Amino acid sequence: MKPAQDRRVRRSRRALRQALVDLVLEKGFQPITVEEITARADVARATFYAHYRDKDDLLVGIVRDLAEDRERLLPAVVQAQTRGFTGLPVRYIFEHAEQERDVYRVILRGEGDGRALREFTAIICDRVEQVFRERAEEHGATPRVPLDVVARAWTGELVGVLTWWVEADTGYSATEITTHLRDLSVYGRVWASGLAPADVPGAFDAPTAPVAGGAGSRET
Amino acid sequence: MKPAQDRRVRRSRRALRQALVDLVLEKGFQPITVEEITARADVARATFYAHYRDKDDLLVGIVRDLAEDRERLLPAVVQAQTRGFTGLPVRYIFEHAEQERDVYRVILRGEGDGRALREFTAIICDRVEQVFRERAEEHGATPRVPLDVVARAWTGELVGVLTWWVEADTGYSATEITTHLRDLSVYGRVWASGLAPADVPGAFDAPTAPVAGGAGSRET
DNA sequence: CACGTTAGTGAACAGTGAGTCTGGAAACGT
DNA sequence: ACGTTTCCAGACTCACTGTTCACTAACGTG
Repeated sequence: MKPAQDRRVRRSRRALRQALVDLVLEKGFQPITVEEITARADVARATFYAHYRDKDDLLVGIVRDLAEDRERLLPAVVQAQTRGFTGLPVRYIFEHAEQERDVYRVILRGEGDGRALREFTAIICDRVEQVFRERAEEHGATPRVPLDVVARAWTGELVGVLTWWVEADTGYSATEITTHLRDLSVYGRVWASGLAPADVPGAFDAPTAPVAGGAGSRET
Repeated sequence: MKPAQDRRVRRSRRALRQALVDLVLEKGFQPITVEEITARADVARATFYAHYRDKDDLLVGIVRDLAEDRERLLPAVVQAQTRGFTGLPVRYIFEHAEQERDVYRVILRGEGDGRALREFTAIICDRVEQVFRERAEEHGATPRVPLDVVARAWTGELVGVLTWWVEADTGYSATEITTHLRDLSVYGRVWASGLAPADVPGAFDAPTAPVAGGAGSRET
């Protein structure tokens, strides 16, 4: 399903996808009918079924398109920038989300049956964990918190902030948000909120020992 | 809609909610019909519409029930435990999720039209931000990262990890997960993964500048 | 425990959207 | 200019939705 040489096919699919994105932003995914989509796309209803099984199938197609687009442009960006504080080009993701804001909104809202969002999250989480492992190995570091937990946490943070950022008018630029996330990553939430560890109940203990029972505690 | 004195009402609603949860875990939300729900609940179809507008309405009802339940039991827990490292009884949330695992799964999967999950997230996020503000004020601290960003990030982290935890068999207990999240909060992700700040591109600047001046902007 | 009230029942109803199928017209790549 | 592929318009079945109604059963209360 990649070449799609015929111009008519390209036209029809593009129109249908755009129509769905528009409609979702207008009224949410669920109440949309196939007929509405085809009407908006100016395409016969029978044509829809020639390309997609149903609404959800169309949505999944959109997610894949987006991921493809992101991956396609990525190598060039990675050349130009450093790989970033977690090894993922975080700022690039925010910039991409800025460009394709409508599509990101549709996905991050969890429209449809939720598959789209789950797939999106999974793509990010897998890469994050992989990068954390590589980097830990590279520096011979012993994780103090299991890396699967770290990866999930960081993915949740990224997706959560991204969702909020594309949805609300936060007033922060992509660069600002990225900087904040970097600070949170490196220095922790307590520092970020302006407190000292001693201000926080439960934080009196020295940092817990490394998971695998390695080196002792470090300065905070 | 809170007292529901009549026993018949309680019975019907409980049966319907339980039926929906079961069915969602079996086959996902979308393909479920109202008739299936009522059949499973052993209730007439007309009765369903006497209580709920549609499937989604029923799902939202479940979310509210859950939040109510959580809040109801909370005060007792707060007496017994410290308020936790972010002011929210994080461990209690994980314990509650352990008890009500099925319901948490249904919600966190983002089933339905997504309202359920959005509402769940919103409830948490509001409280988190409120707590952060209170605590900052209490200690006269100046946030180094805007508190709305911190709140979103922490909520995303919590919800992300919670989702993973109730879904997969992670092998971590509620207490362990809570400890890890505390460490991440207090000491940051870089420390948690066993690295030193100097190992991480973009983390060379000392963390000094408060929000107003913008933290040192560095490439990511 | 008998009362009036309220909820549940089962069946029927019209309406809507899903998904499939047709033959003929139009656009395509070569 | 040609054979092939896609698009179109409409018709059709079917399943599910959401509402209604008269009847019956269960309820809380005094």
